[in-house]
Amino acid sequence: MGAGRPAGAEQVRVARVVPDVTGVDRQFDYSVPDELRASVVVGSIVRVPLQGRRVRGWVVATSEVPTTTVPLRDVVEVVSLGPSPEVVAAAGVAAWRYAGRMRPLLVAASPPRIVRALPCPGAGVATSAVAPLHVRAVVPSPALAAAALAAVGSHRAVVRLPPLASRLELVLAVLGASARHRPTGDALVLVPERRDAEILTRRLARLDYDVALHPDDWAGAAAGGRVVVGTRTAAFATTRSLAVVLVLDAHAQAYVEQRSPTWDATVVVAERAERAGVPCVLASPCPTVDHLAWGELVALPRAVERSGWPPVQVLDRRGEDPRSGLYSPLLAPLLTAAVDSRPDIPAVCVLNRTGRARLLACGSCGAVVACERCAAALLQRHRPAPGETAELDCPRCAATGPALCRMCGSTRLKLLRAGVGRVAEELGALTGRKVAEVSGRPHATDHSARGALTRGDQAHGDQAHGDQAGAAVLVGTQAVLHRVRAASVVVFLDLDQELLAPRYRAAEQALALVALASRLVGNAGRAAGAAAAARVVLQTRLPDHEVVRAAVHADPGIVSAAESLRRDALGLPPARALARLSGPGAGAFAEALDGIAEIAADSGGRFLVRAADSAALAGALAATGLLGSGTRIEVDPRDA
DNA sequence: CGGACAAGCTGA
DNA sequence: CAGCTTGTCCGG
Repeated sequence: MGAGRPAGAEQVRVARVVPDVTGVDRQFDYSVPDELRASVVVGSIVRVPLQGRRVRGWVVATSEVPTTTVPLRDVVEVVSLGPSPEVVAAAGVAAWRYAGRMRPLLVAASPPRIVRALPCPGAGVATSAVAPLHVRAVVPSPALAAAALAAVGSHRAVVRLPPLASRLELVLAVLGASARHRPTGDALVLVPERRDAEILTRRLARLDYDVALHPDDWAGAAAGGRVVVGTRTAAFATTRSLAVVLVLDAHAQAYVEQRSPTWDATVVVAERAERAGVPCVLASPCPTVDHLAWGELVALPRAVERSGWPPVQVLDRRGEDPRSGLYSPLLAPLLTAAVDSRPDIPAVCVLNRTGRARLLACGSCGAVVACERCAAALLQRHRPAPGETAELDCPRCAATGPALCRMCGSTRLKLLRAGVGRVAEELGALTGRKVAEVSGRPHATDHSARGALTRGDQAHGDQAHGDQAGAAVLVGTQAVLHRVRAASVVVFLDLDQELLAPRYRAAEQALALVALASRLVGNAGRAAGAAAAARVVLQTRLPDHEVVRAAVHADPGIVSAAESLRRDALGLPPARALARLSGPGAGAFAEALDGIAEIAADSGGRFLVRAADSAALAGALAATGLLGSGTRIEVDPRDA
């Protein structure tokens, strides 16, 4: 914009500004004093007067003519360089699509500290092509190189990269393929977690690429000539000249912002790539049907994909007595064998139930122990410390009370549904090994058979918390899969809970967990060098479920095919677009949508809105004129 | 968000 | 009716 216009000429008079103030979802015009004309551009972070205060804000448009008759106040100063016009536009598109405010998106797009000038540009995606041979230690396999070429050629590609395949090799292959077409541009590479970003940045730097880790090196990315690596917010990274976008583990939930606007980084980068006319490649061991509906599937040759998944063993529990609980007779021997074969890394058990007990019944009168106030089932969070009395908590109304039957007062309670705490205790007894509990919060407790607090070596797990270090077996919610880097075995104690979860993405999410587990046991194999019995074990009463078959046959297409049919039949994404309304104004909002979009009451006073596609959905939500009036809107709700 | 201002409640 | 809380509106 305005390229080549000499500074000082008649140009920008008016700057349209989004203030950096929560709750003000509006844009205001300011006049630009002569001395700031050169530096006030779209994206600039400025200081402006607003209601007697001076606040920061982003310039989102510039013009010669004000859009109001109100007398304008002056921009006070330019604070920092900010997102490029291209990124501001992407934020605008996302704010519309996700029916949310601009501010959170502009925050994501902005440098974490003030940037007054950009460093020198780097060499861009082509660096490795001219790097000396000795640093080119990593060479993509022919299968990955071919897949990358196909993906970059198709512009909207979904590469199905099995869990044991090297993501670094795919990055190099995509950079190489891209450099053939655009030798000088910037590459944008997204990964789900901060740790992944740091590791990838280090590895690429070691291979002589100019890398910018977003948002730390925001300025480096903006200067251009870099491979920009980052997590979700890097979808809004400012680059100089985008050449290619690659998203690793594109199925990951981490790409979706949980606060409103609930923007999805894969959607944002796809949109940016489209506008820039450059390829966007989404890679995942288990692509979602949403992604498959967007782009062309690039699968590796069957044999390559097959060898990219570890052995998956199914413990079919249909024939077993339901009272045998979570433990197949094969489980304990299987765990001890895994521990013995690889004492250096943990065996991992996954059960997505926090706390110690999720459901209790009275041992005397048989009634379920429920809250007197709100009737929700009470749960036990922790085992009582010695000398302490056990407590039960209500998950709904947060009431707390002693562990006794609310009907007859008996203290003899039966455990109907165990959580990870109890399972850790039981597995300690069953295997005779040191077992530790891992859940989202760092609250690990020791449940070793001895109960002794033996300090273990810190050989595995980067930052294993106290008790976890040295535990032979880790029991946890799915958080445990993010906490360790390698496992001798990963057992899903109750896969059916994932398969049958009342969320429309349950099957995809279950397969994603299996894929993550697969990577952990894959890392075990690599570390040992030997072919240990590292594998994934699925305890299930649904051995024919498509997720189980997909894992066993290393063919995620089995899930995609079934899922796609189901979504079409039920009118769920990607066949249609969904949003969920919640909060105090949800009812009124839903009423305002009557006749514009399809509405259904959801649980807990929430509403589901359905429209033909995301554009129609955004249009309908905006047409109410109620955006920003207190109703929380989740577009593409992940857990609906 | 946070200031301005209006409407509503309290105590003398 | 001053003095205070609570609510609503608005910002260039």
